[in-house]
Amino acid sequence: MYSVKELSTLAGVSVRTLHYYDQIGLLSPTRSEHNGYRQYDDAALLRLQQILFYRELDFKLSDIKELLDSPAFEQITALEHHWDALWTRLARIERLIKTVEDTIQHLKGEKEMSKRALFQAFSEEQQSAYAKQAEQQYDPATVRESNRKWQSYSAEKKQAILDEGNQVYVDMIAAMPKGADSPEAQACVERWRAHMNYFWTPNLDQLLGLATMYSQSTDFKKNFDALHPELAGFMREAVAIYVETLKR
Amino acid sequence: MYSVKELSTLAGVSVRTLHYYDQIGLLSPTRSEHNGYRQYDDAALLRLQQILFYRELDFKLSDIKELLDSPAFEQITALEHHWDALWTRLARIERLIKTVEDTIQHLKGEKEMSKRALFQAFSEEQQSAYAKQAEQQYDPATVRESNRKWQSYSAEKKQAILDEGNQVYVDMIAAMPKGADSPEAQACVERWRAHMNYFWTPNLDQLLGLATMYSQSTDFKKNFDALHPELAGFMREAVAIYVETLKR
DNA sequence: ATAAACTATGACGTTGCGTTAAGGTCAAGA
DNA sequence: TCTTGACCTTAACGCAACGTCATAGTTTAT
Repeated sequence: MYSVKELSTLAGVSVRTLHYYDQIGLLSPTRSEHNGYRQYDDAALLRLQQILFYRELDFKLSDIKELLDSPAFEQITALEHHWDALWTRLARIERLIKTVEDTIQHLKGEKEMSKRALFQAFSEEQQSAYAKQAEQQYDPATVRESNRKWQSYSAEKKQAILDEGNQVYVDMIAAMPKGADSPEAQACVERWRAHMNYFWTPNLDQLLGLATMYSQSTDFKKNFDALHPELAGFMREAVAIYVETLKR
Repeated sequence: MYSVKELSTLAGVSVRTLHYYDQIGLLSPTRSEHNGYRQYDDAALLRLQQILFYRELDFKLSDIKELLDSPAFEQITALEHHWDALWTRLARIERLIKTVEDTIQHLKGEKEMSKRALFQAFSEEQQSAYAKQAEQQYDPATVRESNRKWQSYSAEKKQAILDEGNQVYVDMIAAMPKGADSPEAQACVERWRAHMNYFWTPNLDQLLGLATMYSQSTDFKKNFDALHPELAGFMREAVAIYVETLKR
């Protein structure tokens, strides 16, 4: 049996935290008959460590509470949702970094380009790593199928499909001021998803992977940049939100 | 002159938000003599848009308040600090994503290995591309200098230096449970930085770039993974924190 | 016995608003 | 003119996850 102080030093959290976890019913110790002091046993210690693990992963305490009282397969589902959410946050922060860089550049009036070029390289290196992760989600079989499907179309049909796609992108640009989570942008994502069916039928994870690839692979990105320099990043964010909301 | 409602729809924020900004002195409108209603002019609209821009970048409102009342060069400095902070957050989220992935795999009982092995080919194919990008990050002059410096050492000296480096990494692993911002980890970063002087003398940004490269380039990362599978990511996070604290 | 160290509960502060609530003001229609 | 409804005001609680006193009882060491 540990007292609050003992457990707190053991686990590296504050006494107040333990009080709070008791208060919200996340970690409820037994009480001493005699003086009402909290008493934690080894099971409590174990539970606390699980709590701290999920807390480190930025789970909300209320979610942790549910999690720990549910079977293992639900924990997996929760983790997968969390994975989506983290990617959404990642996409957002990436975009912020770029915007900050652009703004600094703007304020500095294009000075010190050499130094800038160096930073550019950093972020590109960064990007390729993400692209790799995105690609990991693809089954090579699907990719091959994608090509087959595409090549079965006639030249005119191909052109028509591409035009349709471009229309989606143009509308997406129009939706940019409204934000990636706006109904307009989300509707564009919906249309984009339908459009993708000409090539193959991606599931939600693959959809996110695709948007990621578009925004990261220099090959793809070139085309997007021609339409609008921030379209690719915006699309990825919008798709991330789309996927996250659809998944739950 | 706009009323609260008008400005709120114009800028796409809630009335409550405008009330709040008035309350904390971030955006103070004039008041009607007659009935005390808030009246915003065009200057207020402009200021609001600047506020929203920085808010989008996750600046705290108190910081925005200072920012908007300070000269342009201070805004640049603030943006640069924010840039560092965003990278820190990015590194953290990346690590979380990895941990979540590992945990899912663990819970699933390691079933995914075949798929993973499948993609091994992909990453090896891309290795050369990474290597190229990694080189591009550095000023060729620095790289050459680095080589000159390194090759001027004797064989024993080289070995001693490498051993010293490994010792830093081992200590870094020991510091991992304490967190990337712990004094232990930060001390390791300090030692690592000193160690790097055997090769070249990176400035703070280059230091961060180096850690990033170590964690992303498969070439480098292989070596780190051999010591500990999360060392590279941990190091990058620790270095990001190190750089951020030193810079301000 | 007394001080130091520990325990308890309660309550306010933090950030950026959302959300009622209770009540004034103003223009328009019956 | 009276009423309705849309707008305006301030005040105050709620949210997440605790940190930080404040006040008071308990245990332990000397």
